[in-house]
Amino acid sequence: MARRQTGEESAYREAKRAELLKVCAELIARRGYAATTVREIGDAAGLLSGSLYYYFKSKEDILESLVSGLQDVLWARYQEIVDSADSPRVKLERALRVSLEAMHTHNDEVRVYQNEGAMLHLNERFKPMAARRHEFESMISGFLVDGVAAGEFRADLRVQVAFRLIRDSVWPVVHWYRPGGDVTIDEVADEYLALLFDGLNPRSM
Amino acid sequence: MARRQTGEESAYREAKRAELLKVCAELIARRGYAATTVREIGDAAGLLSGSLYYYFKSKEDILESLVSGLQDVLWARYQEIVDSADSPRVKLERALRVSLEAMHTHNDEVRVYQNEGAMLHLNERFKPMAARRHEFESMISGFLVDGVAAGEFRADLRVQVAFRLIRDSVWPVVHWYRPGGDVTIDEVADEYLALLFDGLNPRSM
DNA sequence: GTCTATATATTGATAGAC
DNA sequence: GTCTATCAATATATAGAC
Repeated sequence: MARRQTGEESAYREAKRAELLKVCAELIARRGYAATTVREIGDAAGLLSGSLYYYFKSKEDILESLVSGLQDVLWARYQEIVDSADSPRVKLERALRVSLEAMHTHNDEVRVYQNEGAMLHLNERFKPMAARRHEFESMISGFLVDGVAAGEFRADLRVQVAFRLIRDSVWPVVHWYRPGGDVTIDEVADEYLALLFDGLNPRSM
Repeated sequence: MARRQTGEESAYREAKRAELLKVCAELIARRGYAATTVREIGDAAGLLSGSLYYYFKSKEDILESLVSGLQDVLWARYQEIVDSADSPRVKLERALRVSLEAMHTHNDEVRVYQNEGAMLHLNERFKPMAARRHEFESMISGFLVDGVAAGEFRADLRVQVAFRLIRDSVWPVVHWYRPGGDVTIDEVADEYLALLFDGLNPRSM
């Protein structure tokens, strides 16, 4: 039973750490990583700044936990889609819906992931997380290439440019979507997918 | 002639100030406003940090000059388009091309404008610049409403959502477009406009 | 105009008491 | 686990010599 004690303490620590991470996510999402001080985080969490170092090794450690935690969840769902038997167009649609849903379920974390993209590329420590961005590109581009081959997309599609438009139109949604607002994330997804597939033009030209 | 002297000194000052702003734009675009120190700016410009305060009142003054300078150029061109006799669809196309061209001619400044959007909204000092973002929204939304009325766009278009997709797909281009790279900004504009108007679908369904 | 020198504040982080 | 107290580094900004 004495052994057990260690495990239980560690469980509390993990729970509190997760709780603190939510506070960090909200602050860093709103004010930016560089502009958020560890003192502000302590204030918001009801702790003194020094106490945070019982849970985190450093400020960078906090950012790493936030981003890699989100990526773990997201990339697992992407893998399910890649492994499925759906058509390329359906896979693309599902991947974009999963991404948009994360803006509802993990709003702060996605905002951090988006806002601190530059830092993720500049800082050597965050290389693994930056690398995963390339996996996202490979996945989406693969769907586009396969979709063109299957006749589901325009034959003259420039995949590299199309990928960038898709990526850049979907992720910034997190900057204006607010959970509990007057438009649901499913409505956003419906409208965005309609526009990406059909465009602005009238359907019968 | 003694009076003239003041004007000439002031002219030199303005020229050097503009030169320093280019250095600031490059640094702040690459490393972010909060993470860029005045010492780094001084080093990059060949001055000591203290000397910068002969040209700028504060670090915030630098950011304000960068952003409002860009906006002055851009919004003047937007006004020409609004005042023109073109159709809504052509106005939309022209406005997006002007925005994309700025990523070629004022790449660093547009990156700063994009990256520091959150700070522009949080800091009271930058309110006027944040307000101009709403003017951009009004303009583009106006084109969309008029275009739907004129039958140039789908009748069931949800203007608010369409605006956001357009805005979010166009401005992030600055994060990957590089002047002098293997794709010109005109090529990007052609591809993006084709996708926005026609979508991913094959043209003959 | 640019420098030297420095004021003043704030930062991330640590050591040890409780 | 959290606090007190504080370190060392770094930040923006200023005053006055040159």
